[in-house]
Amino acid sequence: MSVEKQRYLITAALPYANGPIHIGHLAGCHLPADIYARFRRMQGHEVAFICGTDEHGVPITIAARKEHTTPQAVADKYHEIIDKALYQFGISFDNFSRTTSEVHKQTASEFFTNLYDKGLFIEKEEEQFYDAEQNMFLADRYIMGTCPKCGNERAYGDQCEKCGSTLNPRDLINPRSTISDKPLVLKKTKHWYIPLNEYEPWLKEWILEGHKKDWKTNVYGQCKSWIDAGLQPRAVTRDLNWGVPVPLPDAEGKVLYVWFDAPIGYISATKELTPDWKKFWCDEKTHLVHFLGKDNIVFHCIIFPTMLKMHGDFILPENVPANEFLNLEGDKISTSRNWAVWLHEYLLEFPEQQDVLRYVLAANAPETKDNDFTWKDFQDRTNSELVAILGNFFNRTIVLTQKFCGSKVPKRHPELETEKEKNLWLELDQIRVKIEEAMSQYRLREALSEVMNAARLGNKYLTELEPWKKAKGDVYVGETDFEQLQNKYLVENCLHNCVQLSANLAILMYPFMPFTAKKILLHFNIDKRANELLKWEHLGRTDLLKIGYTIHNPVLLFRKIEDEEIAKQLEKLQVSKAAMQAAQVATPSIAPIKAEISFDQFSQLDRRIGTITAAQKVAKADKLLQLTVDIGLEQRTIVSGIALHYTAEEVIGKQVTVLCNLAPRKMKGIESQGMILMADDANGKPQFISANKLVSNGQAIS
RNA sequence: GGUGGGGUAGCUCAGUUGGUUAGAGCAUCGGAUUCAUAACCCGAAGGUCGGCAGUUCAAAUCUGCUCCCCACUACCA
Repeated sequence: MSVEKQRYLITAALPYANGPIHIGHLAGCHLPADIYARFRRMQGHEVAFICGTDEHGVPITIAARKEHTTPQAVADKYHEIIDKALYQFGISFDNFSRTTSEVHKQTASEFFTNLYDKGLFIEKEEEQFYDAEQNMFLADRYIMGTCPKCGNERAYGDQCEKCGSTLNPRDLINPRSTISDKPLVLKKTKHWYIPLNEYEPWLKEWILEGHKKDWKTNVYGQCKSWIDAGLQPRAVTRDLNWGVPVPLPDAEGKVLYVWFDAPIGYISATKELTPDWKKFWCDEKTHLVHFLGKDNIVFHCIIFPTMLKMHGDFILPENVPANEFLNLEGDKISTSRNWAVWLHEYLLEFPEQQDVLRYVLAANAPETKDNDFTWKDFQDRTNSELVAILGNFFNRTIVLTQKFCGSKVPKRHPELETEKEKNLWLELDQIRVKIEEAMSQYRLREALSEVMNAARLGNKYLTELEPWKKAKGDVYVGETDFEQLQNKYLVENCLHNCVQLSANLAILMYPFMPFTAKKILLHFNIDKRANELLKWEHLGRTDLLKIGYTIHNPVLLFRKIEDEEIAKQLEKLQVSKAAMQAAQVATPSIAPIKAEISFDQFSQLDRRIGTITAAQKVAKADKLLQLTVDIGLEQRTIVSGIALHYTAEEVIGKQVTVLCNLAPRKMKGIESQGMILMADDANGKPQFISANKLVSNGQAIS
């Protein structure tokens, strides 16, 4: 049953080194990748399983600033935590590298230079915000200003964290630098772009025609959507001092954009692994597979392959089995809200139980849609599947062997075997085939459920043969010597098969639960031969364990998860939820007092009381309401971004404050003649500002 | 608003090119059993397949409209 030897290059998305790693990463990316890599290795294929931390980019520099340290120190800290956590969960990377390594810097530089020398980039000069005091261009995140929507003085260039608006730096009122706190100026800067649009025809052919059948529907659909919408040139460089420097003479203060250098990290990590790395990256026969979450589909299916294609020396991914997201107890996992199960914490709270989490996450992996992780489900799956079915079968086998066969692998008596034994091994073989098929289609949940079915097979076999009825301790049941001997042989047959099945189970489960697989082999006293035994080709063999071999005394493979443990975890989550809410109430993000203005400037603002007389939703815009406001003198049309919080009906008749002399602005084709003033309540919902008592419309506010 | 993915039993999910009575695991209930971590094994119950309309001898499956969830994206003065 030997398979032709192939070569696999398997990557798992690089975790970003600005925080620890949680069950969402594991379930959606690193665990599936590990299962797949282990499976291919067991089949005898040559595998390079590659990962590392992504350590460049603006968020790490922000984190460094917050913690009063350097970006490198932040990266070092989280690289260590992530590396350790993944290693302890048995994620079997051949190399877990980082994008700040020397090899990577060199590889990424060379990659850029290669494309540059071929003249494949577009060069563009653009105006961007510049901090004159620090002599640097600023990334969106470094720019702060007044949010045009909610008035939050501390909105960032890409987003206002108070109202959640997505922003462009140019949208901000009074943009200033978060570094020097000085106002910013616009200055020209040069950048290099990948003309993704030029590769559209090729992408259409390669993905839309070439991978219609073998890529997952969610991946294919996402790609099609992007390609059909039309691709735009994409900047590969930016003005920043943290990253891989652009290897050009006139590129001082410029680095490669993090999305450009990160996937090249897969190549660098392979280089670090072996001098013979080209056989993985440059040989058409190698199968390149990227594992990742759905947020990364576009990079791995469109942008990175285009880069590889432009370069020309490298192979393209054969498949990109992206997973959806894992939720936690019904809510989105969030690092900043501390709504997560952190791997390093799990390891402390459930020591030696990595396989339990691996099992639960693999069995409930978000393969086709977002899934929910609940502690109740964790408990149920552990207790009723791992403990009751798999662990129980193994335990029954060992206990019975100890009782009736002196803890030694019993002899086999083929002449007394029946259809039962034949079917047992036949069904195991069918399971083997099902797992192979499921794995090759990246249906890991299905494969894992077949592993469990194999254990069910064992339980059923034991129940049907009932060896405990044929023997009491050392004494075999029977009226005559012949009957006793026959019962002895039947018991030995039964347990021989159970013991051999257990060894086969170790092989089957190894990709999913490597620790338990080895634990089983340890019981069988063959830890030294473990790696030799854990090969896919051995599946179905009934002589994996030698007759007469001593088996260790029973030890449980899994233990039950008690209600209290689950309650404790739920409580912990409640605490973090409460802490988040408390933090929000206690310190609502109150903007600092703005710079002083003169009375003159103040009196320039024309603020009046008005009443909303009509309202309707703006077509083709989720957040916009078109309001008609009576400001005494006239009816004004004002477009306001409050549709997520208010319906048109409930807003009519409200008395509000209007800023009347703000320059008009068109939105979705409607001219907005002013601004409704609002303040957020504790829940972040904007509230209208009005007088205690009704005031006549048009009354000025002074 | 646009695009993509999803909506099937209490829960987590399968359902191949439309074809008998829509499947599995868990949970529930009943039976059998006692080697085993009250576990295993056998069986039952449980579904207008998000909704409406259409095509067809026949629709979970194909078409149109519509509602809900997720992601990307637009709108935010």
